[in-house]
Amino acid sequence: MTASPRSQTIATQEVTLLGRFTQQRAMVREAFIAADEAEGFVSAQSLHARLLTTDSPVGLSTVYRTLSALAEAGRADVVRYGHGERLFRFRPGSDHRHYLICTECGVSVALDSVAVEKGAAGVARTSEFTAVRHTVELTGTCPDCGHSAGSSPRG
Amino acid sequence: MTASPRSQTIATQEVTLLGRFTQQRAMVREAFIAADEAEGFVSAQSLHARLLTTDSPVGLSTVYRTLSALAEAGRADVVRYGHGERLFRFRPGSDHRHYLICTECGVSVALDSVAVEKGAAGVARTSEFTAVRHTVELTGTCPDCGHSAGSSPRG
DNA sequence: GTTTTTGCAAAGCTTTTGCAATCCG
DNA sequence: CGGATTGCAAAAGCTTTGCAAAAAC
Repeated sequence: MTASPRSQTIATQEVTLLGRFTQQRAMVREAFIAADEAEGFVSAQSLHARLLTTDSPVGLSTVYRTLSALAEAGRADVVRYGHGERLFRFRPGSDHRHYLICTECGVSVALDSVAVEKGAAGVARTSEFTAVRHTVELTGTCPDCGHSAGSSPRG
Repeated sequence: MTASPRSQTIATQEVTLLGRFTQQRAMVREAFIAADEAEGFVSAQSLHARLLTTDSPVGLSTVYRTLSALAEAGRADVVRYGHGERLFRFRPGSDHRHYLICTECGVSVALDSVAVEKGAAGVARTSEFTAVRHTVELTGTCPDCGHSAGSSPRG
């Protein structure tokens, strides 16, 4: 979980987009990607808690600011969960913008989003709205939780 | 804005679904429908403020509880706005579940949602998720605000 | 008369902000 | 060094809850 020199170099490419390169942002980014691979979406709070267990704790404000900056820069997808909580997920490329989230265990599946995109585009055309941004929040029960309804809740 | 005997009778049909019929729920429902026709989505707070101007003020908690109950009963659509704020809109029938909201003035347009529904259905089939519920939040700039970018912000 | 509902106030939650100390370049 | 960034703590925002009083059935 510690930032190796190599990952720092890689991180510079992306983190610098947000401003200066700092150790904290590198840590947040690394934990963010690790969380992405492990469980998909994470909240700023849980990411902060995760970072507290490392040897380089990062402040909660910094986590919030970094995640928001990443989202604004298009490097993270955001989704709402529960009452006002925001969940973030790292976005490697420029694709993948919609997810399907299991209500039971919280696992998230990235969608090709072609159908969704088409729907939104059609909506924009019909309604004459411009600059249409869409946030599609799909929730359901994943195959595992659906077959045997006794799964571990999301972390 | 006062509940007439007639509207009380009508209201009973729906409000009773939430439990007992009370004057407060009738007031909330009436103001809710009035707001729906006037400006589309409303927040619990603004609805409460609106009710305070009448001769029958209703507590904020009651507004929240009534709106949540209506949403749970399927008589209201919910959408997120800004950071954690929930906006409600009365749903007369069982259709209309998606809206396009203008970022500038807050006006909302109900969508036929056919394309969106199809997209979600396809998503559910492909991913093998079950009980897929989707909340599509589409925002953009409405024709009026798009043509002349000087419109009154939402109330 | 019993049960639900109301309403006020306080707590809850996540997120944002202010400002001095710190770190990057 | 100069300016951006951090972090703590406090504030902000909307929403929920506890409990006595009131209302509905």
